[in-house]
Amino acid sequence: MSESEPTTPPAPADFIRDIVAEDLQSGKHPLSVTRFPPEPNGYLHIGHAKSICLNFGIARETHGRCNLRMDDTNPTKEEVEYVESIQADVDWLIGGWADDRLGRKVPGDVSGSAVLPSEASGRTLEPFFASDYFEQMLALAVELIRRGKAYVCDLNPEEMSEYRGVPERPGKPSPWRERSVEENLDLFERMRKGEFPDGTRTLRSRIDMASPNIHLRDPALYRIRHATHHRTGDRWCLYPMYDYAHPISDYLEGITHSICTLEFEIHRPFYDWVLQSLNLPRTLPRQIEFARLSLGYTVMSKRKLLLLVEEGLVSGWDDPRMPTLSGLRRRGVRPEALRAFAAAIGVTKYNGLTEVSVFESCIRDDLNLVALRRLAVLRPIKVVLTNIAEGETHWFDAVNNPSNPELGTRKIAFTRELWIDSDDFMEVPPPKYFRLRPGGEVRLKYACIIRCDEVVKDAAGEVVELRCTADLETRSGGANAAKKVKGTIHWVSAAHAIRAEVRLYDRLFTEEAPEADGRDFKSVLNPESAHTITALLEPTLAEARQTDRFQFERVGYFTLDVPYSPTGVAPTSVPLIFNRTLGLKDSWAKEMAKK
RNA sequence: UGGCCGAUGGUGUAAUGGUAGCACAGGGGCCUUUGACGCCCUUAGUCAUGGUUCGAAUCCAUGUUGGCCAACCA
Repeated sequence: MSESEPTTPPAPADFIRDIVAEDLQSGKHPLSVTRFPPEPNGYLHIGHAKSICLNFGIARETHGRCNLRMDDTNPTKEEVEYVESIQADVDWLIGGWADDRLGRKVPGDVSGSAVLPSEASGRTLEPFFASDYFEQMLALAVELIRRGKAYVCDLNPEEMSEYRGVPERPGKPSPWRERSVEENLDLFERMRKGEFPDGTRTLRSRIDMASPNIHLRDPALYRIRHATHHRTGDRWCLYPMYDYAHPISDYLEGITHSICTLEFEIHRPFYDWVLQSLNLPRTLPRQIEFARLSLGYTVMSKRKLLLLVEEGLVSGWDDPRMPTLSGLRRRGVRPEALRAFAAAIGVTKYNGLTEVSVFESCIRDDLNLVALRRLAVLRPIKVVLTNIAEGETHWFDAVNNPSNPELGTRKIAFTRELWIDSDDFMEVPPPKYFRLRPGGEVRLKYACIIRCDEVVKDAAGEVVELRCTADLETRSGGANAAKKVKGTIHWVSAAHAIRAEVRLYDRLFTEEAPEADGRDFKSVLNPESAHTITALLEPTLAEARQTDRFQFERVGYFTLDVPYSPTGVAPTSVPLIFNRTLGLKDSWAKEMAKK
């Protein structure tokens, strides 16, 4: 028997997964059905990734289903651009992991029936839309009116707010609260037909104007909005509120566990009220709340991200500095890293601040295993090897990934003139500096040891060239290959190097909590968050593919820049621009910073 | 003179009345043709006070403290 099974990470455990497991075990539900219900009013971000990993993770672990649903009940805020980007981002995040548990539907079907990919049999599927249920929601609202649980209210928004009262004082009943069922039915029908202008009437639940929970003081069910909806066009002028639409949508889709963030905790009694008031035949879904993610050195609210985009503070939703999924993808973060991060931070009801270092550690762990090692010089200084003849070329083998030999090797050219990084030479170095110095020796990675004989400066005193000698006997397989020097640096052959634009990204904000104590988050934008340089790269990088991940040795992780494409079709060729995903850990720089 | 929900090392979490553990971060070391990776060691915690119990991070009470709630947003 084999003791060394491939290690699969243990399934995460948390209070929500416990509830689901219990409900499955008790037989309350034969199958778990969760859902991810974003409003299509912006791009998905890493906070959504936490929710996606939770909901699809549960579906995956319990062999259940997770529906993707656009929560599109407010026509004034929603756009198809967002619908499309959301689908693309979800596909990207769960692809190869939980995509077999993705519940979608046949276009045109408004029943709420889900189809898994394995059941599609050639049909194209689309996500669910809350707007598909408008007809059923309306019928149920009529039922609520018939039961005396809803009424048409003529109060305007200001009056309604006044009647609602404040948390510490009860509200007072609307003067329209006691209308007859017949009158309510008539008025509601006329609201639907468009007889009244926006803001003149609402359909309200009839619960308790004195409830200590303000969300139970007859909250609105429907409002009049003469607006064009991205999906239903001008068919409706009456739109359901989230609090009403959500429980119904969940019920129609057979959702068993409706997982949302903490701020909806106080809405839960109303969620239950809607469903219980309707005497529905099937087992009702249960709403469970967890703490949303807040991550250091970034902002998470769609409103703020939208502001950054609109004011041109970033290049777009997919700017590699953005915490959006499209931004992270363009930055070079892989879905694997996002999923590992979600597992690492867990799920609780505690509102904390997660340090970015946790996320960065997940990104590095993931990339370290897959990234192809390459040599790249970001800020070049010329090195001339005086004992190598012009035109003389040596080819050395370089491994693509030391932790995964299957990724093979490549040849790199070694010639008289090379580039090294300016960080790797100091004329007057501090103690413990292991790199090149006048008269000093250093190993060139994959090649041999060189000694710096002479420093050539220009008129301004800037170092322009290092004249060195190479000791070819110290190359791999050479007579003196075992010779040790303290430092090993990266380099490229000047005759072979290619030039490319390299974009160095850093955190978007200078403060860990940009929105702390009411300050304007835009005032703490990091002016150093993006730098563009021209780097000299080993020529194999010319063939970089979009899916490749690279580690420029001793520098960091990089990937080809591929902007988000609204068509969903990846461009076949992209210009040679590399984005820095993340730098390597640098304990030398840290040591220097301490001083 | 409101309601709801929280509180475990610096941070995020685990322990479901029975040894306070893990990860990240920090510190020290080993290894190294990446000052990376890896490996070893290490610092550091149950909000407070009472109570129940043989035994409490866990149950109860009180207090402290933080978050959320007064859109015809989601």
